[in-house]
Amino acid sequence: MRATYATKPREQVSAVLRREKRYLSAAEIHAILRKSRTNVSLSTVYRTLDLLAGKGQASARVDERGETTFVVCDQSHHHHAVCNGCGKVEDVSCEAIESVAHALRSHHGFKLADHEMEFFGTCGACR
Amino acid sequence: MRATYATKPREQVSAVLRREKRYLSAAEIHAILRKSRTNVSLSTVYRTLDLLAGKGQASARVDERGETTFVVCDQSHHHHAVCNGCGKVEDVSCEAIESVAHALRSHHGFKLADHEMEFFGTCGACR
DNA sequence: CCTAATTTGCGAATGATTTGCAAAATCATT
DNA sequence: AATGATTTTGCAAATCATTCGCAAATTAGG
Ligand SMILES: [Zn+2]
Ligand SMILES: [Zn+2]
Ligand SMILES: [Zn+2]
Ligand SMILES: [Zn+2]
Repeated sequence: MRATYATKPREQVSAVLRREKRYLSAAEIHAILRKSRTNVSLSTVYRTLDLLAGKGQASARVDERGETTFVVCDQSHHHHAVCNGCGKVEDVSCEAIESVAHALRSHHGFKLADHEMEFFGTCGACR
Repeated sequence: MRATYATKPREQVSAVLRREKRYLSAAEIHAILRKSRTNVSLSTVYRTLDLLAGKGQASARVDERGETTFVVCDQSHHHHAVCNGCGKVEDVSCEAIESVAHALRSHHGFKLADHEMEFFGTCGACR
């Protein structure tokens, strides 16, 4: 049974994610940490992100340039609204899926098991 | 004005996509072509996929292993239902988004501009 | 056919992510 | 706070998908 140590580097990486609340790549997090004279190796940033994603405390998405980016989020099923202006991500509860599930079943004979949704737009602060 | 030639390799790549109707990586397409003694270089497969995606004739998604995969689809706005059994992808028209847009605006002050949805489940043939 | 424009194939370069391993840090116990 | 087992870190090297450069091959049009 693998124990998990609470280490300084891990705390520093998740602190960045909690503070920024937007999708960040490993390289971006690494750069942010360096700027505040906090030295965490890029490898450790990668490993910590995998760890957080594995525990469901972070969610990953591949951006348009092909880099994997991460954002903090809670474990429960939900979706993300990403602001095109500031990049901030808000958790959105899952509604209006029932009707889609129904349509999928009746129109396509498709039994829905899982789904993913992402929203893009402008947040309140950016308007 | 860049003309676009209709070449044999391009036709062979899109033929595979049209026939399979499921998400395929460049490497998988390349392997499928080799198996039928059709030699198209991996570079050309990549270039053709970019071309098709650019024209909106194919849609890309990054799979769990980090590989970019492509499937044929029409240009109009729609979403995909992917079968967990056979991998086949069906186009699904976009419904039930209005209510989500409303909720986003009223609950989060978020003005929806764009969205992406993906569905996973079991297709009619696989049940 | 001829020529110009475009595409192909190959191998080399790129760039993000992973991995191996010795040294450093963490944790539970004396 | 010293000990020792366990886990993590940092670094550099390895991986692996994707991109690029360029000469040779293919296509389109006359
Ligand atoms: Zn914003
Ligand atoms: Zn949902
Ligand atoms: Zn199926
Ligand atoms: Zn839609």
